[in-house]
Amino acid sequence: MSLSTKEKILKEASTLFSQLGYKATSVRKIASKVGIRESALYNHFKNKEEIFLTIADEIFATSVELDREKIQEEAKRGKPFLARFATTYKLVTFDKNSEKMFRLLLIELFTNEALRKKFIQEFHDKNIKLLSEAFFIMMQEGLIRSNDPMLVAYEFLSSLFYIRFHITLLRIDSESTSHLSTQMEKHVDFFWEGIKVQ
Amino acid sequence: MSLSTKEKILKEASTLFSQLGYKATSVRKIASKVGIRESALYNHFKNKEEIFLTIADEIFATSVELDREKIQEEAKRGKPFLARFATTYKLVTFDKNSEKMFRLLLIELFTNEALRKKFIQEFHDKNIKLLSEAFFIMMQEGLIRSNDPMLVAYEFLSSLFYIRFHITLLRIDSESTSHLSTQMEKHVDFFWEGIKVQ
DNA sequence: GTCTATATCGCGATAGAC
DNA sequence: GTCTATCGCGATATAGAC
Repeated sequence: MSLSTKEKILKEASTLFSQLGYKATSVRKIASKVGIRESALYNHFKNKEEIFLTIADEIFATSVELDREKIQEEAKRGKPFLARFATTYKLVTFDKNSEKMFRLLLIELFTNEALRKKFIQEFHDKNIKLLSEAFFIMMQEGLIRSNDPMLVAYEFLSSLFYIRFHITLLRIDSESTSHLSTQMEKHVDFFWEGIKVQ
Repeated sequence: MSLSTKEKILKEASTLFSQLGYKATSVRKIASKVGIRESALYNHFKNKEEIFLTIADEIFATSVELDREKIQEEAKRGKPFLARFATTYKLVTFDKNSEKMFRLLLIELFTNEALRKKFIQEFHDKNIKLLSEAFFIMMQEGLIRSNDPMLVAYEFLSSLFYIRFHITLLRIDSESTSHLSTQMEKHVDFFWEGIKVQ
């Protein structure tokens, strides 16, 4: 099935933005990749910024939603919950489109305040909230040692993010990430050994 | 004491690069901040890229060097070594110039291959090497549970990096980082509890 | 909805006077 | 080592024909 011109523009633009950044991605380059003139592009979008904002809105659309009930259910089992969380995180990390969007996010993160706010909300706050609720339950169940659930969540999340960041960097240069392919699982094992009740 | 024109250029340029990125920082803006014309700037640097490369070379100059002997000595004591490492990491995180350089690094990381290579070398590989040697010694001394030293190092480093990354983001928007001011110390405490021999 | 043509601007960089 | 003046380029964006 073929894409509409508008969809083609978004596809090519997101690739270019994620490789070059906003400023270095010219309307010319986008139009050229799509196979139309710059002027034709303005029939679909008001200007360059509107193209970027349309894409930026999609970045956070893929974020995983888990309903409260399911979390409370799964958290009681302890380690399997963490394993499932890490697996989801890993899937997103290696998903081609998510990877592109993550790159685009990071590349503009330091020059775009709106993206920063959204990033902290969606990639940090949301995950910390979800995880600390789960760790709180695990503490109540006597599965893990008592501690500040927020701290434990922060510690758990930080490694996953670092691995994703590391993998993202390596993949830009098409370098091997095989030594990191099981790092998230190793993280869960290591982490669980550190917090579980002996 | 006053700076030479060349030093002023580097100072203003590094600030602009760290705020806007390479592409969006124009020679005009740099010259304007310094208080000279663009053309006068070319008496000090061949072109814009030479300015950037001069600054980029300084980014990694601040990286902490610890000699082998000292590490082996300190690692035997276990937790104090980790505390010292974290304190150093924290000092760099909150140092004004290091912060600027870190921002400049991150802002260009995804569009500059040379910076990526250097980043992985200096911020990851070097630290992992140092830390895994220390963890290996701690295992030999029977202070911590046996495990892959590289994995333990990766886990320890990842949280520190995440905290630094988080703080850097917040500080761009002049937001409070007080809730993160002791996060590195908390990380050491939490981590040590997880790995120490009971 | 696409094209050609064009307006307008800011960019990096250079020539030459002082 | 600074200035004024200027070049050539590529950028975003618009007007109007098809």
